[in-house]
Amino acid sequence: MLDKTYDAQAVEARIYDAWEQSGAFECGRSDGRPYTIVIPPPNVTGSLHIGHALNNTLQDILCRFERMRGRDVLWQPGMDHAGIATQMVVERQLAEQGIKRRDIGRDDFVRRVWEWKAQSGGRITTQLRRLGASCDWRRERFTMDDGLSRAVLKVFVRLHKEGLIYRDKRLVNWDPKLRTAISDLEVENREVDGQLWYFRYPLADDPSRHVVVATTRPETMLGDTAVAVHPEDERYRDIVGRDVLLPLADRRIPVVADEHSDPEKGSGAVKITPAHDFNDFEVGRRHDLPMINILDADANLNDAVPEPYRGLERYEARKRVVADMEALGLLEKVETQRHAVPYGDRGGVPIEPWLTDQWYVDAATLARPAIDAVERGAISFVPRTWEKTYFEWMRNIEPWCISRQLWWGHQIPAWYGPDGTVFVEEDEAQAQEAAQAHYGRDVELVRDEDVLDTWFSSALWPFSTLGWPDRTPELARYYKTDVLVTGFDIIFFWVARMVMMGIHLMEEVPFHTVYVHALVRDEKGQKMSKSKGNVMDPLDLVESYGADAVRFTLTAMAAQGRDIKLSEQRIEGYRNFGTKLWNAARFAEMNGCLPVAGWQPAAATTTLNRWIVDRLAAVAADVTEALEAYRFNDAALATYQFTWGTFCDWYLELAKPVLNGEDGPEKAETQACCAWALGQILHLLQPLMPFVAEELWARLYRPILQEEGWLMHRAWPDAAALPRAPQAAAELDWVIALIGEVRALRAEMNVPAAARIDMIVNGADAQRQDWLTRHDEAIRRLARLEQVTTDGPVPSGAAQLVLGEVTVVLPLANVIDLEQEKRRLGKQLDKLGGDIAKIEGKLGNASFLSRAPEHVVEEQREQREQAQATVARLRQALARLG
RNA sequence: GGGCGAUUAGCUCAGUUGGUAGAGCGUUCCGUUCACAUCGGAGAGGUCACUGGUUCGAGUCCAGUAUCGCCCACCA
Repeated sequence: MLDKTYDAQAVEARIYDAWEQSGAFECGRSDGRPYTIVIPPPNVTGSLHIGHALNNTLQDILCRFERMRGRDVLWQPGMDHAGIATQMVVERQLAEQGIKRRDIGRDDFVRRVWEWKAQSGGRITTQLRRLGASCDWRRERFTMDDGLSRAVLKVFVRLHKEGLIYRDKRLVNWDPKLRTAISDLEVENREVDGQLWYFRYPLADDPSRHVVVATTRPETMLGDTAVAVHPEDERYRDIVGRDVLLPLADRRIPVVADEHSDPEKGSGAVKITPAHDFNDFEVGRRHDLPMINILDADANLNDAVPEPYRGLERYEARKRVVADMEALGLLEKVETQRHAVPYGDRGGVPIEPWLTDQWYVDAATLARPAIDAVERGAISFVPRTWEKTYFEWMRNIEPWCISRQLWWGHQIPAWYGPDGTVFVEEDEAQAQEAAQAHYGRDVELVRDEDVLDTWFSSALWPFSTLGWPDRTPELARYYKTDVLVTGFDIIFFWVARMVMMGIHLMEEVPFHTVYVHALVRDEKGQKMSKSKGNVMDPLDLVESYGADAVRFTLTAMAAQGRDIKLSEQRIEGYRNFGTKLWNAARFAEMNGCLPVAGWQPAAATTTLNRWIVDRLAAVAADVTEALEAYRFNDAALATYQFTWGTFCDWYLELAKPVLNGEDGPEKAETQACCAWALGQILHLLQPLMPFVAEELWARLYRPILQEEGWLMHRAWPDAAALPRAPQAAAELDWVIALIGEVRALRAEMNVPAAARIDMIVNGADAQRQDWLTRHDEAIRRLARLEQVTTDGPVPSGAAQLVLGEVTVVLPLANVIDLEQEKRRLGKQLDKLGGDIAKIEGKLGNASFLSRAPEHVVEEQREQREQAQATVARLRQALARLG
């Protein structure tokens, strides 16, 4: 016998272990078409946050759904080595012991990162298990493991030989805290209150005149190599081509005319620092200006600046420059201004545009077929609106800077000869060979120190995890994958790059569908992130309410294209739903509603049983359709409402008289049907609330059916194969409406809940009389009635209600307030009168009649008739009150 | 500055092809009926942000306005 309440904590861990140990999640069944999802690999440093919980719940739902539909499901798990994040974690740990990365050297450091990974990395995979994720853990991969590293090298070498990877010296986003380049995507612009300084630059040949330039970054003036004005700016026309004397540095720099200069901004003249500003870099190229790099890797001023400034930290230098300019009388004014400052998203300090040699991917070339794939529908986004975002970014894509000055990551397979010639090969031996061929002798080669952007290896994830570059059977079977489930925040970082790499290297898109789910935000609508410290811990919620409840909540809230704000109350509600289901099962168990092997729903004969089969067919169809369309919230809502609102509230209640009654064929059928229906509910719920569904199946079904195996491997309900029963549905709808009306009337009349009263039903036709007889006991029980009769006289002081063609009379002689009852009926008449007037307005409208579709017009006519009939009966009822 | 999205019940949110608004929670009233008080029954509560348009008919389509949010660009 089941306990009174369901103990999720006790059950969930046990079931998960049993699933995993029995190989329940493993791919490879040969009798089904493959269905593949690759997990967005969480960072090895990561722990499960609410966004992961949502992301993986949705993937798990799809996998479990398709598994039950007979597909050979591979949910490919794994983790990302998360270059910067992981290096930071280990560096921080070392710092606690007073050790600096550079003190111990690269090899030792990398060894310690691996040690860290072995000890404390990958906690998230345990947490995903706690959530119920049905990944094939045998196949877990790590972006730094041997196979994937080999794939990375292979791709790098190939793209290099194809000219799609190249080395270039240009401005990059430099994170001076982490001392590495980062990509455009890793830069986060923050609005800050800053100041705008107006400096006077004297003309070289006429120091009495000066040009005023405005800047938010005074320290960079030491690297200025020009002043630009707009070619059509009259104010400055006469000084174009002349020189100004750059103060503090005492250098002559030219005034150039360039469209970049905006006469509306600042003074209209702008200082040009080609080595430290992306726009100025372009201006510098156009005018062939020198580029003076004034910063070192820590963003301190270097030896290119005059002596007093050398070695100063960049913000110290700013103060000094401003003070010195002011002392020289060259500071015209200072304004405060709010402006954006680019920060590194990991390091958290302002980045510097810095001139360095880096490796780049020619993203524009790779993007073309990737754009095409979405345009021609080989890949579609759900919801579709994200395709715009994708196109927008892809069509304006910039070269992707992939080198990072870190130690943790895939070291770039490039070796330099003595004269700087670069040899890109998969290993040193091949590089040597290439060098030999080039130089005609053995030379000393030095390997590039840099590692690759983490996202470079993630871009290969859909095929590298399947064994590429080897032609493995798994690669042949499971690529391309089916659906990629992700948040929109990594469409650029990851999705776009997987598409580019997949098409280029596999000659096939990596997936046909990208499902973009909402982002879970905090109460302020901010994106949750570790750096902001506003993360929620879903594991606490799992501890309190169970994984099923957390999963179901996220699913119910996963409407397309919306942000999710999670509320704990909601989770509590769905925890209660689990309890409700549990108790319904307990009721079934107590009433002998045990599964009957081979029982077919077509065998149902009573209206009640035929009705629940009919309803089940409808909900199974709804849930299936919703999941096929990725409308997860609809799937959750439909199962919830059916289970609670239809099965528990009505089917079980209406079945009680039968189940409490004499043994016989009707009872036996109802017991079997009830068990069957509950079993179907468990099937429908399995993807959403897998633990409680599996537990109930194991406790109540498996032993009796004597079938081995898990619920999660059973066949998904086939809605189309279930018999429908519209007549039974009409009958039960009426009975339910009748009970509802009586209950409402009782409440309104303040009839004590325990009081059993009589009911007279007038005007019922033979069919309805039949229905009343058939469900007599249930109606009396649920509406708390003593006796139900038909076609009786209306006693004085009776409450009356009209339900379609029948008038229901509740004799309440001593309870009822005659005037109140008159008012009540009058109010109903008023409302109906209003409805009728509205309908007649429509039906009296010639263009409505001629233009609205026939069925809409007909519907209106029927509604009018019904309302009019009800009005007539209400009037009679009113008349009877005297 | 460019783009996207949101605005529906006290709160959090659904509402797929246009046909007189729904859920959960909260709230009010009633309830110790033998599955469940993590429950049962009943109710109150919305001029669907605003303005205009298309249409027989608009929460739903179009345009504009307001407010909020996000993404991209912008260190004069």
